[in-house]
Amino acid sequence: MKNHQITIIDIAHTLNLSKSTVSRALTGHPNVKVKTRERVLELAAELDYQRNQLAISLLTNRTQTIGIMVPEFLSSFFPKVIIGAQDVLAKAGYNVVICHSNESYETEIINTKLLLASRVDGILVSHTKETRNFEHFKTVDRKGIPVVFFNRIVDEMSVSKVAVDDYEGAYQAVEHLIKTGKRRIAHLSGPDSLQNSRSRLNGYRDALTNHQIPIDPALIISYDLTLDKANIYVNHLLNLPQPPDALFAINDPTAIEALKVIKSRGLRIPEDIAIVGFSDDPISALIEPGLTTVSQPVDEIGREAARLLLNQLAADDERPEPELVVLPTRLIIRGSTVTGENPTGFADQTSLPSF
Amino acid sequence: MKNHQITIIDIAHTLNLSKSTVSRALTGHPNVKVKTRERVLELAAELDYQRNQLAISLLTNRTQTIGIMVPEFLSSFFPKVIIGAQDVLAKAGYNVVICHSNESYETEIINTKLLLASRVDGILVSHTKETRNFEHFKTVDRKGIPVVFFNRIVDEMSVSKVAVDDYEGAYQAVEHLIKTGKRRIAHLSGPDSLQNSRSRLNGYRDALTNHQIPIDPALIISYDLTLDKANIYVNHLLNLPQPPDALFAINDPTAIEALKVIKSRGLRIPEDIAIVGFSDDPISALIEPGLTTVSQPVDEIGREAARLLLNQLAADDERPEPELVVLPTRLIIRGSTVTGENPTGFADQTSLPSF
DNA sequence: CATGATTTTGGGAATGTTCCCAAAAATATA
DNA sequence: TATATTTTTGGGAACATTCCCAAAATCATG
Repeated sequence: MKNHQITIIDIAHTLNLSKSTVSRALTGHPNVKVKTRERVLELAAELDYQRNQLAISLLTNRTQTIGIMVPEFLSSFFPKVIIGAQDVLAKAGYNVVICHSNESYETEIINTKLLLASRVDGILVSHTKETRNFEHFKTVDRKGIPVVFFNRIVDEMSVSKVAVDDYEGAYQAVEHLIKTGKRRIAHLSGPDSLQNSRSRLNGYRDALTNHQIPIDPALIISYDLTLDKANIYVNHLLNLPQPPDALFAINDPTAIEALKVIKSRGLRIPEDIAIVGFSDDPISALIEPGLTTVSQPVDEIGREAARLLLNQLAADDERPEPELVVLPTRLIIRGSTVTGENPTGFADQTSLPSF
Repeated sequence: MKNHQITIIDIAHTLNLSKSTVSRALTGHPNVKVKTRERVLELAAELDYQRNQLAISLLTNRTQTIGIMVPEFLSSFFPKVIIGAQDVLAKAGYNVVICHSNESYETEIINTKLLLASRVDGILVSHTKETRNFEHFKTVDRKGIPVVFFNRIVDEMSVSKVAVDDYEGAYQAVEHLIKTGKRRIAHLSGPDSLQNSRSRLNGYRDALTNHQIPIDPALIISYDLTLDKANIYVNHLLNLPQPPDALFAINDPTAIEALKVIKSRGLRIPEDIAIVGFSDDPISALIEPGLTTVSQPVDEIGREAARLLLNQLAADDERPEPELVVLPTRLIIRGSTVTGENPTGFADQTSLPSF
């Protein structure tokens, strides 16, 4: 008696109807007498009846729920992606369950099983930096539940993916530094396990090579994206016998950490050392100097990933062809690489041409 | 046939057992022959069996899932709260579904129904700025599903709540401005619908009154928290015949927007006009000058809210007494109110005494 | 080798809903 | 009024699982 939720049968009993009729009335089935439907709807509203989605999902084997798993939650990137995806999915009648793996491989596996147990209809994933074995995602795929990767994508799985043109973004960033006269350009790279980290490194390399600048391995540091380590590595770079005159960082938080270190050592930005980040975090336009960065269409990444997932769900045939979407990046030039006009990022910088 | 998930019955058939025995083996019931249990577990692992949580939830009427609804997602505040809550809830064996109402009353109602339909065991809420009617939450409460409010709390409902001491935080912030010699202190306040907005306004008022500074209604502007409007109101304040010499903003994004406007008009901060925010957003330590702000224990708000919810869920008796937790705030002094040492926020400022 | 005790297994109900098919009621037609 | 047709309603099965109770199998004891 206590804590009993109103069911279709409760309504049926009080109205002297069968559960079938009540069900029909509530779902809008045509074969119900108008008067009956009214009585049912009225009582349902009065009792605050809420259909039990669990029972329906059990019956139909579809939960109308999508799981989104992200490795972290504190930078603005993933929340924005989630908002974009959620918007598209909600319009298609899907709910969203958000998991965060906290950059932990173990947690990622647990979350995957959880999503599987709660029978989500599909999963959007950006995997952790620790993930090198993708067996848990392959299991999901094998069960016929579509998986779409975004941002951090996986070469070895044949599923839909959304990425930005990391290579091109990095290439343009480094080329920009070269054109401002920099020659010893360091790269604070991400872990080798991340595909986008590798692509950005390749873009960095090729930009240098194509401009006849030798690659100095001492200037390339790959790290695990924890900011305290970034601090250490930046200091290390600055202490080199031949310190760099520019730094291309894997992402904006890293670049901002570098900027703090460099300022605290009394070096001038960009004269002594220029900095470029990646992602155009909102914070990057507010700090001083404004951070030059490679912006990516964050919201659109989420929307596109959701669309690809819906494509997989909508398809009638067994297993539709996976799609790969690569979105463009755009270099945003601010005071951390160029002096003069707009040294702070405070004024909005919508479309400065890369010179 | 296609897309069929492995069930307990599939396992039972292949092993010539009954579903009961398989169920017992999988759930760790003692009355199963060791050999049998081994056979079952082996086959389950081989087939990637995942228990169907839907069926269990339907049976037990408990989903082990908590819904968290927040009004927005882009500032760092709510993601941090969610992480805190999720940590506590996960350790207690609960899953988390995150909804964001996007500051829309309509969306909030839809989300509430959705959470009800998916039979969450409890709900953590920070309501939208539009919400003035709480009937949808009262319905949840009436159904015996515990609701806990955090950050934006509701006086008219007798449920557990977590807040910070908004009054005291605001009082200290304004008192700090007065002690630095400011006299015309403006307040860019939030909408009257939010309890914390009202408390901060009261703190502001009382601080002025207790220091024999008359309250000038022209210096108090209540707005809807959309940043473009903040821009307009700050300009309005600066254009007054007697412009303010300090500004206390309802939150850090508002304060930062104000800071941008003030800097772009060539005024000096804090000499011409000092600024104080609320929340200590990570960005506030990075901008120039660093933003003086009232910090709140964001992570702890989430953890505490989760704990209060677990208290409600754990209780055996009908309806345990609701609890109210008020967490302390702390004034963080940076360059936007004080010149001299540490004018930028770049160095970490852990415990500067308020003088 | 019976008999009783214990361990192990199987069968059915229950959870809340939808859908199909049949039954009943209402309506139309002769 | 009787029959045919349509509209409306009711009764089950199905979904995957757990739990209770009974049945079967195993074991121990005299």
